[in-house]
Amino acid sequence: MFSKTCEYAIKASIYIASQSLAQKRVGIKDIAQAIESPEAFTGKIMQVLSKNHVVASVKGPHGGFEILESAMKEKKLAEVVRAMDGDDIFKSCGLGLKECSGANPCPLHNQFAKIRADITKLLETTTLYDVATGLADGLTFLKR
Amino acid sequence: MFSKTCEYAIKASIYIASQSLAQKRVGIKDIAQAIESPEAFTGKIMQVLSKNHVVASVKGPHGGFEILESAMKEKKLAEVVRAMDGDDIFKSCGLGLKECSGANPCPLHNQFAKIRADITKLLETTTLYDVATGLADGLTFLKR
DNA sequence: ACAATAAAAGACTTTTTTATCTTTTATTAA
DNA sequence: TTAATAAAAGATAAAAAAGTCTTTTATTGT
Ligand code: FES
Ligand code: FES
Repeated sequence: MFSKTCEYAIKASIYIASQSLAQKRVGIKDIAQAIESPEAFTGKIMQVLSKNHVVASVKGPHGGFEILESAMKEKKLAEVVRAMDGDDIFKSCGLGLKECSGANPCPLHNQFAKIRADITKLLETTTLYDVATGLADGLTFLKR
Repeated sequence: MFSKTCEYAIKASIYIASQSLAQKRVGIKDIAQAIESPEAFTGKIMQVLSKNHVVASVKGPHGGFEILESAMKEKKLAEVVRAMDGDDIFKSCGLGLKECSGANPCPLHNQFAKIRADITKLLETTTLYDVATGLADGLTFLKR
């Protein structure tokens, strides 16, 4: 479904958002521990998320990553996914045809287009705020 | 969604099924051409499909691959996917948690479980015969 | 100004996936 | 029984994804 990189990115974003709700800025070590990801690799991913303005980064002592509450209410999960994996998941053919189209449909096109639309809807409508609250409330988890 | 290997496997199986409907046994060269896959790699994939009894193989002159009509009416796409990618797509967490469970749900668990169930239903209910007919009738395609 | 902190950047390694090439085995038909 | 055909098997190779390590840059508090 998502690349490992993208999974880490989504989890990291949600974690940062939930900590930001409590006015806490978090560092890479903290993030890696919260989402069970390799620390150095997580750093690389944060660079991408930062460049794509999914998260804000602050260098130096007391630095780290954060997402303003106003921003996380706007950011859709789709933006995180696009930053890492591009928009393949939103538009490409389930059987790998060069392009997905009703004019040259693969044998799964009709059923698959429906599923892909559901995935798109989920990612395009869910904000980081939506998922961060569940985590902050202890209803959902990012590891195990 | 599926690995490249699995995409090729699904397309190859559908192609072989559609040719078998016309009593035609097909060779690797033919398959690779029909689904736009690398020939040698396709051979490797066919070995797996053959071992998993998705297709029947015949060596020597006039040999090749085929699927009996009775068999293709039983074979679900899920069996092809399992042979190549295992059952990850049917059971694993969308965010990569070690196991997907309602007891330790990731932030996307509820929505994702629904989508995964739709994918499972599609793959577990669609037979090779179902998709082979559309291809044989020129309604669906395996390349471009 | 300086030491400490933490992310950014760059170079590199490992692992997995995708793909190729060569040799062997089975089958067929002349 | 031999030549031709076609898949199976095995050994590599190339490319992409995942992960690590080192150096640099920015920021902060003393
Ligand atoms: S053509 Fe394959 S999903 Fe649309
Ligand atoms: S726990 Fe993530 S999908 Fe179920």
